[in-house]
Amino acid sequence: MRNLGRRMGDDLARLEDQIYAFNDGVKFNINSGDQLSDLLFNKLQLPTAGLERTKTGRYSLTAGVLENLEAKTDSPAIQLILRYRQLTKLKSTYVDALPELVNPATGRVHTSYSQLGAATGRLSSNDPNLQNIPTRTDEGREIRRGFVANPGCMFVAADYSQVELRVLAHITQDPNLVQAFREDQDIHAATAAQLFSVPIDQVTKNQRRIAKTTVFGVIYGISAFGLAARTDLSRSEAQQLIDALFARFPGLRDYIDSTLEEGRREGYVRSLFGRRRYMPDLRVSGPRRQAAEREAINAPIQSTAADIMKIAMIRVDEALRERKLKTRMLLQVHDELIFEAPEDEVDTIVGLVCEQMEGAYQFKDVPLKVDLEVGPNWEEMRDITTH
DNA sequence: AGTGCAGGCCAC
DNA sequence: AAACGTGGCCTGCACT
Repeated sequence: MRNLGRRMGDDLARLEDQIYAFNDGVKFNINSGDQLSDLLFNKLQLPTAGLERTKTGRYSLTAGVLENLEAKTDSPAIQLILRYRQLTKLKSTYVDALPELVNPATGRVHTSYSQLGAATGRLSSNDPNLQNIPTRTDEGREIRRGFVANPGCMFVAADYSQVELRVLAHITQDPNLVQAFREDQDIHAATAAQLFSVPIDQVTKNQRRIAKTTVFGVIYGISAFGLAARTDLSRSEAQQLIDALFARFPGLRDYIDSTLEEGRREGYVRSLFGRRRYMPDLRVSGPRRQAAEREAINAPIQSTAADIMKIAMIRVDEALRERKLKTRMLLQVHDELIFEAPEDEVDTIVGLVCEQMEGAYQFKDVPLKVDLEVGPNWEEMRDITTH
C-alpha cells in the first residue's frame, strides 16, 4: 500500500508538470472545476458548443464529458487530466485513507454496516466503506492486495451470479428469461439473440454489450434518453431497442405496469418477501413522479436480492456455528460474501457456503447460482469449480 | 476550525 | 452529460 502510494505520488507529480505546461507553466488546482474550466475553455479555447451544465450553471466536466471533448478536439491535455483525476481519486480515497483507519489492536480495518442505510433493504458500509473497493482497473485492483488473509488462512469469496436478473426473471415470469437461466446460458448473449433475432452463437460482442446495457436499463427504470446517453446509439435507435425488448420479453411490461399501479394504490411497493418501500411521490406529477417511478420499478428487484442475501448470511452463520468452524464471515458486498478460512477448512467452506447461499431461497422456476473464488489476498482470487 | 453543499467517482 | 437504481467519500469552496 505504501509503495503504491509513493508510485502514485511520483506519477501525479509528473502529470501536474505536464498539465501546467498547457497553462504557460502556471500552477493551478486541477481538481477545481472553475480553474480547470478556465484552462480548457479560455486558455486552450476548446469549443463549449453543446456542453451540458451542472445545476449551478457551470459546464459539467465529468469523465464522460472530457472523453467526448477529447474525441472531438484531440486536445492532448484531456487524457492527462483524466489520468490525474483517476490517480488522485484512488490515492486519496483508498491508498492514503485506508492505512489511517487500521485498528492498532487488530492490525485491520473494521467497517461499520448500517442495516437501515439503504431504502431498499441493502446494507451500507461506512468508515471505511468496504463495499466500494476498486475492481474495475488493474491499478485500482492493486489496492485489494492490501487486504491479506491471516497466516494459514485464505479468503473465500462467494458471489451470486446475476442475482437481480434472476429475481427479475422470477418476478416477471417471463418465459424467455426463465428459460435462459434454467439452461444456465450467458444471459446477456441470450437476450441479445432475442433482441437482434440471431442465433445465440452468432451474437457479436457489440450486440451483447448493447443488450446488457438495455436489460440493466429496465431494472433501473430505463428511458430512451438515458440509454442513448450511455451507448453510442441515437435516441430513436435506443427507443427501437427498448420497444424490441418489451416485445420479446412481455413479462417486463406487465411487471412495470402492475408495480406502478400497486405503488400508487397502496403508497408503497414490496419485495417478494414483503419488505416495503413507501413511495408517496408516485401520486405527484412532474420530474419528482418520474424519479419515483424509476425507484419503484427498481425497488422490488433490488430489495428481493437484498432479502435473499440476508437470509443467506443467517444460514451461513448458523451452519458455521453448528459445525464449530473457525472460518469468519468478514464482508458483504451486496451480492457477495467474503470469508477468512483456515486452509484446512477451505474445502468444507466452499461447499457449505455454496449450499447455504444457493438454497437461501428456492424460486419455483429460476435457480440461484453462486460463483466461488479462493485466494491469499483480495486481489489474487482464483475461481473454484464446485458442481 | 467546523459545517454543508456541489461536483465528481468508487462499488454493486 | 445522466430523464438509469442503491450507497459513501473525496476535494474545493463558501460560510459561520
